[in-house]
Amino acid sequence: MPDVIDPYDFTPRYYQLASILRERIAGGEYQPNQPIPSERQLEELYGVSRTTIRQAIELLMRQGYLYREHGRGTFVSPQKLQKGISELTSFSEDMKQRGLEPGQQILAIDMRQPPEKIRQRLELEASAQEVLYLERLRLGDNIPMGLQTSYTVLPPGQTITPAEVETQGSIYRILQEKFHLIPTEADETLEVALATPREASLLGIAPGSPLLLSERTTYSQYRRVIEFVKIVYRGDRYRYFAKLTR
Amino acid sequence: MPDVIDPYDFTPRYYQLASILRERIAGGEYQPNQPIPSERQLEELYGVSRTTIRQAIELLMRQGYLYREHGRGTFVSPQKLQKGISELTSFSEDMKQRGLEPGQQILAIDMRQPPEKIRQRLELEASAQEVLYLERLRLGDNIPMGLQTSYTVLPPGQTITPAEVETQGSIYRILQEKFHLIPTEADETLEVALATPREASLLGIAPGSPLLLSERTTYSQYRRVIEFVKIVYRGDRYRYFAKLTR
DNA sequence: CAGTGGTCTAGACCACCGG
DNA sequence: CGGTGGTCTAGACCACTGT
Repeated sequence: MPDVIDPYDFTPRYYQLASILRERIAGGEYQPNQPIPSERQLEELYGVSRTTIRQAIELLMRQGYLYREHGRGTFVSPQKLQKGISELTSFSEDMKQRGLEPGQQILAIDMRQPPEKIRQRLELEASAQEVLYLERLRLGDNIPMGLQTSYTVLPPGQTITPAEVETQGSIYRILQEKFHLIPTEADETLEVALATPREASLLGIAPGSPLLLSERTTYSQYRRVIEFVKIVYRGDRYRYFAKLTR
Repeated sequence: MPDVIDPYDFTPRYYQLASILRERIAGGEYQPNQPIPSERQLEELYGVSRTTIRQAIELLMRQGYLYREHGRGTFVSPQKLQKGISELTSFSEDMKQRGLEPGQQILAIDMRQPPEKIRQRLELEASAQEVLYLERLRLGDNIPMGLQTSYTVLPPGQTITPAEVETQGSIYRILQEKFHLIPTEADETLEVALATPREASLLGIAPGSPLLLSERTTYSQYRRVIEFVKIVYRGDRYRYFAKLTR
């Protein structure tokens, strides 16, 4: 990534600038709680207008890299705040962020009629449409982390093969590359649950052990429900992170 | 709230416009998944520039009221997505959002030297500074929901009296009104825990019952740690909501 | 094609902060 | 006071969508 903005690059200038600044932060060139150059200085430095500068800065603020103080300047966030969290991630991405190697063991994969309760969560008509059902034991560094059950709505007549899931690992990637469906937003709930005998034996814990239960409804860029996912995590191995703002 | 933008109002125009649009959405004037007027039409309608229009729309997008599709238009989000979540809220605000009357029973309140582990979370120097310690049983509609332990960093020499906590209920409000400290960002973790005998008796459950354990570090507008809060929620009464984006 | 949002410019004035 | 970010204008061209 060069340190100048290329007007012939097809990516937006504010995005190029954000990448440059992000690298300077990551490289320690701009230090935590120290100011970056002012907006007028950045105008000079990169030859773009202040509006464009501000777009780049706003992007980096949303990602947690920068913060502003009116009348004082724009500053680098302390490390802790730089982890972009409350971001929509797949299990695989989640594990990688935690420094663990994601893995899986597929227990079931087929096209089926979803039960009524799930059908409503998927916002599907009562008319018969089959969805992809997938049950997987999820691993982090080859150790069972959770048990995942998902119902995914595919374009009519389409399907995903077990082989694709095996090789790609992440359903999100398949959705994006094969069907151009991009997970954009999700509603998630978290609560505690107790392991059923089956869950317990799959996860290698005692029945009745506490679990962290996550239920998530994911929406595509077209605001249609893509999938409903339920994951039970081992209570002793998983912790959920969120970054809150207001 | 009138339906025109008042140039003499001290609040920004984009903010006034966002309020107007939000009310039209809430009032059902703009229907879910239906388009609102285009940016050029809004320019005409409200007599402000397109930049200002876009600032208002971006605000409403972040709040979950609107979504955009390039080349098609700007649309009203379905109801489900309109609940602004992953927002930094106090326990009191959280309960109100759930339609429950927040309450509390103060178990301890004093100024004290925080234990080493907490002191690090508060990013305090080893030098002696006392912080506000508060232990409260938290109620929703007068039923125990959780047990909250908090350590709050106050400006040197300042304190908060039990009477203030009793009457105001929310520490956040006191911090804001008395010290002009505004909770701006927070890092939160969630995991499962099992009730200790003391927690169990206070929450009215059996020892060893599953709990949802939340730990939160809250930052002020100056990026300093304001408080560290630990809450254990009754596993059978509390569910955590999050809205994820990317 | 016309209409939409996405990006960008070159200005302007304001509110806030520090010396 | 000068410098910072906050707001705002009136344009421009581009990329994408539908017909």
